[in-house]
Amino acid sequence: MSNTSKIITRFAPSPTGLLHLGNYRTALFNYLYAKKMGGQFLLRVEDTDRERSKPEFEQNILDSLAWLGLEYDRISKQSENVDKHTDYLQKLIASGRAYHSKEEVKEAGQRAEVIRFKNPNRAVTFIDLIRGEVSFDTTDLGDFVIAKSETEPLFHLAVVVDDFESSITHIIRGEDHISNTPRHILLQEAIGAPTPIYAHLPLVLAPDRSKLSKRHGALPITDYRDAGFLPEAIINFMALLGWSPQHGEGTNEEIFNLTELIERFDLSAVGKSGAIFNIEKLAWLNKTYLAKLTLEEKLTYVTKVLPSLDQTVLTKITPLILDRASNFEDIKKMKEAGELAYFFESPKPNKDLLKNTAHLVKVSELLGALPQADWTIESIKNSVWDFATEVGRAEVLWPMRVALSGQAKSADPFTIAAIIGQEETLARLTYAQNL
RNA sequence: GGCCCUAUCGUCUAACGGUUAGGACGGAGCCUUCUCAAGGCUUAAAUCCGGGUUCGAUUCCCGGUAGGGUCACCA
Repeated sequence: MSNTSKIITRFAPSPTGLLHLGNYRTALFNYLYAKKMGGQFLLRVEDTDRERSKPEFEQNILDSLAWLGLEYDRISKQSENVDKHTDYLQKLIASGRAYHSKEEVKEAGQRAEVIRFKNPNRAVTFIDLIRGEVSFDTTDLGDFVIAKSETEPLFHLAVVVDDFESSITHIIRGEDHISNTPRHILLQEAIGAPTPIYAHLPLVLAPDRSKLSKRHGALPITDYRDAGFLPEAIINFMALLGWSPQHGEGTNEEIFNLTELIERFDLSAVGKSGAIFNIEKLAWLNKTYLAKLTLEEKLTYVTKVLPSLDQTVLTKITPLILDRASNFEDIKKMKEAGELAYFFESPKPNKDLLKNTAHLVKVSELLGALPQADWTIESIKNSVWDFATEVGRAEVLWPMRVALSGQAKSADPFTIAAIIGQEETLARLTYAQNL
């Protein structure tokens, strides 16, 4: 493959705020497309607005991308390219394509003079990879402002120059940029740059179908990280928002890691309509990825939420916790609701909840006879099973479980017994018998 | 309001003129060695409306309607 045909995409966020999941989906699609095509994926921090750009926002973008595993081949900051922008600006002015324009100052901070692009006022048509042919009449745009001064280029100019200078071949961005495209095409022609291939992604929508934003509580991606969502789950979820692996011959699978996504991704399989961010599906995805973790990873995960609990016990109950939780909040709730307490301390079962303590003596006897070395879930179960079946499982198992947990809902009695140990099990059984 | 984009179950989506309109999340029900969770099975649930084109439209065209985006000296 020759160098000129190499595909280069870019993610060009501005560090003027915390980016949400919709923004990172754009990054993901740029990444996937570049990798799929054997090309490069660039990160360009669009910090032309010196007033609003903040280092902490930039850092958050870097952190988020790193966490998601979206590695870029190159990073640049738009502010470092101002020389280039002004070079082109000079040329545009010299050739009469742009001009100094006297302005009426309406608001504080406005300049009395800015630089406007001389709009050729014509129709512009481009092919959007997702939408097909799109046409605009640029007359509606007027002579738009491209710089505050000869040393202060603005967004439209900066974008076009930077994309040209870094040989961007494909611009994949949100649909909210679709109306900027004719301006950019006009500018490209004016500076003698080729028009890259455009693909405008449908927007990620808030539940009320409007553009996702802070106003709807759209969280920065790092908040999902801090809430216990796994990057794999977020990646998978974002990919499914607007793109479908089920196209063509299709597949009903939808669990894909980054590598698999690169393999399968296809811009032509990206839909055209906006997609509402469905948190429930994210939770489900997170749970499935949580289940894939190794035991050590699970323990690390759970420990983040329950740092003060006894590690030995926590290790044993981690699988149980993750069977019932899909994020940190779920685990916190389990803890607060007392659903975990019985693993750490003896419960005080409610007599009514116990229902029937008649068979507990026999259960104690059976379990007491078990050799310490044989104290496993399997053996515990086997030792009481026949008896339970004989007199009625619910008659035996329910009281046994409540005696051990004190809860109406809990893990099964065999698992609890195995975790708390023989001595403690017998003690709890005895306590319940005497209620 | 001008311009632009979009329109299949509640949600994410598949079906690129012919299907009993498929899958997933969520819901409901059942099963799964007592409860909960997980798992399995079953089930309810959709082509925005009106015209065309066609032997035949979810699919193509036109018009409505609805929703969204955008109209900065932000990006």
